[in-house]
Amino acid sequence: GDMARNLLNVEPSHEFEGRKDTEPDEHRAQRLTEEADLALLLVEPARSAMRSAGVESVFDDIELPLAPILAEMERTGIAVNVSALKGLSDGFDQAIRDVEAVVHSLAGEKFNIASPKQLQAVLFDKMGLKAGRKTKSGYSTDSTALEQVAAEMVSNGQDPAIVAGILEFRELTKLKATYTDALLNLVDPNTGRVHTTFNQTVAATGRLSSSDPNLQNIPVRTGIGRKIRRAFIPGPGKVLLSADYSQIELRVLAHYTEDPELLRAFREDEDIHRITASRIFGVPEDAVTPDQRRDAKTVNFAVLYGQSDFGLSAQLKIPRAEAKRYIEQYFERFPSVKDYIARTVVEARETGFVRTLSGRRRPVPEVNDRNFNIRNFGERAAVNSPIQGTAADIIKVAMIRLREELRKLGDPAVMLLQVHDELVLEVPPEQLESMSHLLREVMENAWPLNAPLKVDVKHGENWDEMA
DNA sequence: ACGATCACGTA
DNA sequence: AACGTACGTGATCGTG
Repeated sequence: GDMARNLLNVEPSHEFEGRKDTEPDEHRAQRLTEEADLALLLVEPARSAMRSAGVESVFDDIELPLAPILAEMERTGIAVNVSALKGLSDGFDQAIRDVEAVVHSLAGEKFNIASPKQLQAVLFDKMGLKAGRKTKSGYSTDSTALEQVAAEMVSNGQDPAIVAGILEFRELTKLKATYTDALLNLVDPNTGRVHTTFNQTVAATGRLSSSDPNLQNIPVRTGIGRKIRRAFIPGPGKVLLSADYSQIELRVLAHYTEDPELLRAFREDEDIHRITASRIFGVPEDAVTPDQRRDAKTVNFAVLYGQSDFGLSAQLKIPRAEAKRYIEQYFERFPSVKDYIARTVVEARETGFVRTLSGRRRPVPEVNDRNFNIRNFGERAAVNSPIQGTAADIIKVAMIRLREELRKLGDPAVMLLQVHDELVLEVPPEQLESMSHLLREVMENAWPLNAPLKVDVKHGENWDEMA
């Protein structure tokens, strides 16, 4: 629609945006006919636009060959254990009722815990608990705010049970509504499989996105959430095979910065978070404590995303001055990272966009905005996009090469999912060994960087066993 | 029925 | 645009 307006000066008679799953057949036929017609008319103008932007090879060598692979993955789908999901849904339902009753009892009244507005009224007005951060329409009740309320209660000698109950209610209702129930509604009753849509033109950085259902945000962090992941299974007589890039974004950072310390660490396959901890805390590597390593890991990501001392202090629950020291120490020890950030921002300011290794462009007009906050947002996006986008380029190229290798071998395995740094395949057990080897080779060699790429391969009878 | 808001799941 | 990037989805609640 936008391309027709911009390049052809034509106003499409049908709406191209919005969800199409409830569209009447006649309307769909009309719309698709017009889309096909406009697509043909757009070939030459789009080609010219891509040539001027220097992104023809991104289109020809990455996005175009990737499209049929994604279509194939969507058509294949992934099997789910329907009875396990139903069991989970029922279990969640009972647990929600139980915790709901507890919360209502502790509050001394019935109310809708899922309504932030009602929740605020109960916690901050009726019970008189100390409110923290504000939102547009009142006080925040998100998990961070509630954790702080609980901590405050404990230090005042109060029982924080109601807060714990609310957080448990949130986790359970989230899992039931967004995952078990939504997934059950989207299982093809004939095949027992779910078929996502991989969106190729949504994310500004070049990542894919997944929708209806989103299979790129299936829970993995909590024990209860992982029960949902356990319901994703191989088809009959098959095994799931998963390969994920180890710390790909930090390796891309090492590539761009050419930082000698980062490059050495990755070339010698050392523990990068331990190295960072050693440098920012000024201790020998073998003296790094688990807590220091965990905080260093947070600092590594903070740098990648351009986090401020304010944000880092909140995340690590340390004073702002201390967070500031960590960041300063980081840049002192890894000066080439500081240089990289500076020159990327300059490039963005001068050209209005940044590029990934493949030449993919992300416009960042915000970097020249007069508003401080908008400008800062643009600078963070400008620094992060080449990193995130290059990682996206690499896994896309790996998918294209992998598909080609599989074809040569007579399709002994099929790709099911891509989750940004992970590929999930379905393979006959007798092919496990050869496919694991192939997957690692193709992914690790998809694109040569100054720092080596590392891939971990796992297999299992469900998607959780491999996490 | 729709959109804004809040919240929260993933990399 | 909101003191960390990139996404998608669901419930609530106000508006139409």
